[in-house]
This record gives sequence, C-alpha cells and structure tokens, in this order.
Amino acid sequence: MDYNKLAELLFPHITKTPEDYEALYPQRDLPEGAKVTRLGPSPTGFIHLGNLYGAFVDERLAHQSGGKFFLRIEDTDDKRYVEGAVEIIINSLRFFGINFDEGATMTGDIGQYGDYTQSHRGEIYQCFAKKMVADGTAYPCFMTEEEIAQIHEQQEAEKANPGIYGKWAKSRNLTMEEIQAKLAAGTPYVIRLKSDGDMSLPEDQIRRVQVKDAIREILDFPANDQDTVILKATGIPTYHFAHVVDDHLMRTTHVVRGAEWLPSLPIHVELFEKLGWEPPIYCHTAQLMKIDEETGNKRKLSKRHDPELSLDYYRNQGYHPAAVREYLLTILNSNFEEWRMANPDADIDEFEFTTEKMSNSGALFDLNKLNDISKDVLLKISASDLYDFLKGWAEEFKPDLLHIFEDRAYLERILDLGRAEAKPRKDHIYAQQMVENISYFFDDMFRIEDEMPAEAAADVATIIAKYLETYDHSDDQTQWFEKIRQITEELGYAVKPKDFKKNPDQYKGHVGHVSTVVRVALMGRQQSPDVWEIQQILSEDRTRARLAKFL
RNA sequence: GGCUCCAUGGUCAAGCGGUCAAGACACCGCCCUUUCACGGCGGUAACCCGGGUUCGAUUCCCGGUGGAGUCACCA
Repeated sequence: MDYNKLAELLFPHITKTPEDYEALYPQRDLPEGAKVTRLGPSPTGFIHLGNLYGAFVDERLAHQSGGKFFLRIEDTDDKRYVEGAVEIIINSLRFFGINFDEGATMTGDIGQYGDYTQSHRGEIYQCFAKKMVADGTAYPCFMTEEEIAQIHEQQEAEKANPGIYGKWAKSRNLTMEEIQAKLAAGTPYVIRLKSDGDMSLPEDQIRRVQVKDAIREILDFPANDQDTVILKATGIPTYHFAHVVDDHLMRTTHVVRGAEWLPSLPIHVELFEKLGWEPPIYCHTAQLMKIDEETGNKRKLSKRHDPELSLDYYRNQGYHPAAVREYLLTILNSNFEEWRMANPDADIDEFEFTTEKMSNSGALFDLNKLNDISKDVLLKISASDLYDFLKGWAEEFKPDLLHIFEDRAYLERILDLGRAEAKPRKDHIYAQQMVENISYFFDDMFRIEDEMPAEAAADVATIIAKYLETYDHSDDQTQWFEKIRQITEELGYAVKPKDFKKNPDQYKGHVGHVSTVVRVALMGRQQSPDVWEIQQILSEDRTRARLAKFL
C-alpha cells in the first residue's frame, strides 16, 4: 500500500505541511517554568460550578507562573452550539475573577496561536490527519452506522469489548483499489487511528503505558487498542484529535480537565506518539460531587440534572464572587484553609496554589461551608463596596428592590450595623439573604412577622405606651437601656434575667421579654441586632411612627 | 461486563510505619448576653474488610468490598 498516494487521494486540497504549522506556531517565549493552560468549553453556554472549579486551576497555574491562560472554543459538535455562548462563558468567568490572556473573545481572537475556535481550524486538523494517513498510522473507514451497530451487538453476544479494533476494524486492510472504488461511489467515510494496541493478548503481554499526572502521580494503564475516529465524515475532528493537535500547536504545557477524561487518556497518548510529539502535563481534577436524591449516593455534578449548581444560581442568590472563590480554593487545595487562618487579611492571590495539594477524590459540594466562608469574606468588604455589589445584583435580578438604594448613606449604615465591634456581627451571607435580613428598615417591606413574647403579651400596650412616652432619640445607649429597666421594674418584671429564672413565680417575666416587645413593634421580629443602634439608623420619626402605629 | 479512578467522623480534610488519629463546617451542651448573631469553652462522631511485610500498620503490598467514571462520527 502506498500511503502517500492514499493521503493525496483523501486530502488533495491540503497543500500545507505539518512543518508549515510548526513554523507558524513557534515555541512560546516565556520565562522558565511559565505554564500555559487553556479552557476548552463546548459552546452550550451552560457553566456550572464544576467548570468554574477547573477554570480556577487553569487560571492559578498560568497566572502564578507568569504564563498564559487562553480560551478555546471546542465546537466540533455543531449540535451543541448555542448562540451567544462565548459571551456567556467569558462574562460568567470574569464575574468570578477569572480572566483570559488570549483566545476567543466576543469580538475576535486575541493571540498568536489561533484560530481559537475549533470549527475554524478544519484545514489544520486535516493536514495532520493527512500526515497520519501518509505515515500509515490512520486510515479511511467506510463502515456505516448500521454495520457498527451490528458489530456492537455481536460483541455483546461474544462478551467482547465494544468498539472498533483488531478484527472488528473492517476497513483497516482495504486495498487501494477498494478504497478508490468507495471514494468514486461517494461513500461517506471517517478517518480512524490505526492503533497498535492489542488487548486480546494474554495479560502479561499487553503493552502498558505510564503517564505522570500532576495531581495523581503515575497513571498506569493498558495501551489503547481502539481505532478511534479522529476525523468525522464532515472533515471535523473529534475531541481526541482536536485536543492533541491544538494543545501541541498552541503550546499548552498543562492540560487541566476532569477525571472523566482519564479513560480516554490512552487514546491521547497514542495520538501524541504517532504524531511524534511530546504530550503536555496532564492534571486530571477530581469531580465535584453531589448526593443523588434518588439513590442517596455521591455522583458527579451533571449539567442536565443539577441546574441549581449552575453558576447562574449563585449569581441569582447573590453570592459574592470573592466568597465563591474562597470556597473553591478551600476545596481545591487542602492547605488553603490553614493558610487563610494564618493570613486572614492577605490577598487571595498570595496563596501559592499547587497541583500536589489537590485532592484526587471527589468532593461533595457543601453549602454550609460556602455560607460560613461567605460570612467571613463579606465581613472584610466595606459597606460601600457591599452597597455597590448589592445594587448590581438587584439591578440584574431584583429590579423591584431598587428603591432601597436611593439613600446610599442609609443603606451603608444598615450594612455596617454591628460590624465595627471587636467581635463583629457576621450577618451577611448572600444578597438574597441580606435583603431579607434588613427588610424591616424599609417601610414598604416592614411587617410584623413574629408574635409578642407570651410572658409580656398582656402588657404590650402598656409597655409600648410607656416606652414611647419616655423615648428620647438623643439618649445614648446607656440612658436608653436605663429607661427600659425602669419600665421593666414598674410593671413587675425582673431586671436581671437570672432573678426571673431563679424565682419565676415572683415576676411576670424579665427585661428580655420587655425589650422583645419593643423589638417586635419596631422590627416586626423577636430577633434583631441591637435595638438602640437600629433606632439611631431608622431615625426618630420612623421610630416614633412605628411605635405609634402599633398602638 | 472491560478498563480506570477513589476509599480517615454527617461533610471537607491533615496524616506520609510508633500520634491519647489534627483542624474546619455542621450538630449538641455550657458561658457571654435584654433577643439574635458574633465570640469563648466543652462534647458526640472516623482510619471499609481480609490477608501479608514488619518488633509494630490508618500509613507499604496483594485480594476482596463499596463508591465513582468511562467505553459515540458528544465533549
């Protein structure tokens, strides 16, 4: 068989050579140790937490080493394309602080290693497929879908491994004449890798391949034996081939991808071997998991089944991007939490991220933990920044709430309530929750949500009346509380809660019950931050009005 | 079914042959306290099983078991 002739027959329109592309995309001129990473989403426009998790690794690796991080659109499957997806991807990631140095953008490519959209790179893939055909390491396959389905059935019946390999690869040994005839008849075909692997050999004779993974150390598996499709009938490559060609030509140094790619790693290794290229360093990240409600077991996050893990969900809820980043880093690097405790105020970028410290078992997404982390993160954000963040969130998701932003100073005081103390309050978690938390500060949202405390129920009117009567907005906190005590005593309640607990028969209740009455009248809830501070923010008029209205 | 990955409390996890097996979140209790939150103190709770190797295994090896992933002209 004259493979060169076959290559020309199959790819007469390809005139460039592999050398041309090698020259077009030279080695990158980067400092020693600089890492080049990439994110290769398919343009479905759907991003979930798992994608962010992986993107974060790429971003850290590249930017911590003085390297490059680029975006490549992997749209070799036309069925997946969703309009505007590139924009969504870039914007969603940017929101969480992940920015690309080069690659596809909304307005065109940035960088010297493009085109960064796989569907535009047809000729490049075909050039290398042509080379493989010329080398005798790839061949045209004319099998129809029906034939392949039939083979699958037969394999199932024989309990053989499924797939096109060895004796099942019927187009593998076609003669030139047969191929010419098929071509002349216009029979559609794909290009398959001609694998040297053979899994049917006795176990000790099967060739094994070792790959060092940056997260998982040595990976050891049997060499690939599948004649995997590298070019579809349309001339578009499959993921496997596109990955190998692109990451070589784009001079990617580290390929970060989910562990679901582990099973196809042998294919990629063989492809790199056949093309005579050095493979990149692989970083197979553990999958983010969730508990499946139906089975009660852990399972990989799924785009289809877990819409609540979409990035949009977190934006909707109003989680601050810094909190999400902080959370992701704690599950990404096991020593991050420790580092954070030692450096509570350090910038997150100062943390040295390493693949070695990444876990290789799948972590369950833990909302409790996110919330806890978020409290600490938001505490460090100034009221002014918090205001801007909240407003941005409301503009996008809660336009009917925009009126609360009219008085900036007022909202900032509310957001800062209790945060200046030595032991500051950590009330803020995410926008939606914050808004609910502070709703009583706004008359249109204020309503009585809680009951009056049972101990003081009979005296509610009296307590409020007396309180209003003695109310002086200019009282300091001590003076203010002294008045509460007086009312407490006058009405037969214990000034010290302990007295009441010791002798519950001697009192109607204690000072806590009395102040709770005020709290419910003013805030509509039994629980709130300090009443005096709230009153100061509310203003005298609003305070008096609410008390009066309650009577 | 084949291949692969994974295996320490409810969750995330330190550990890398000798530890009363860290810590964080969650949970419970107590303290602080006019409520809540914050904070402090304390508590419940773990090395999947069986063989080796070794004076000694959570740690190393083998075998099970369990969980996950993957076997497309999808990525």
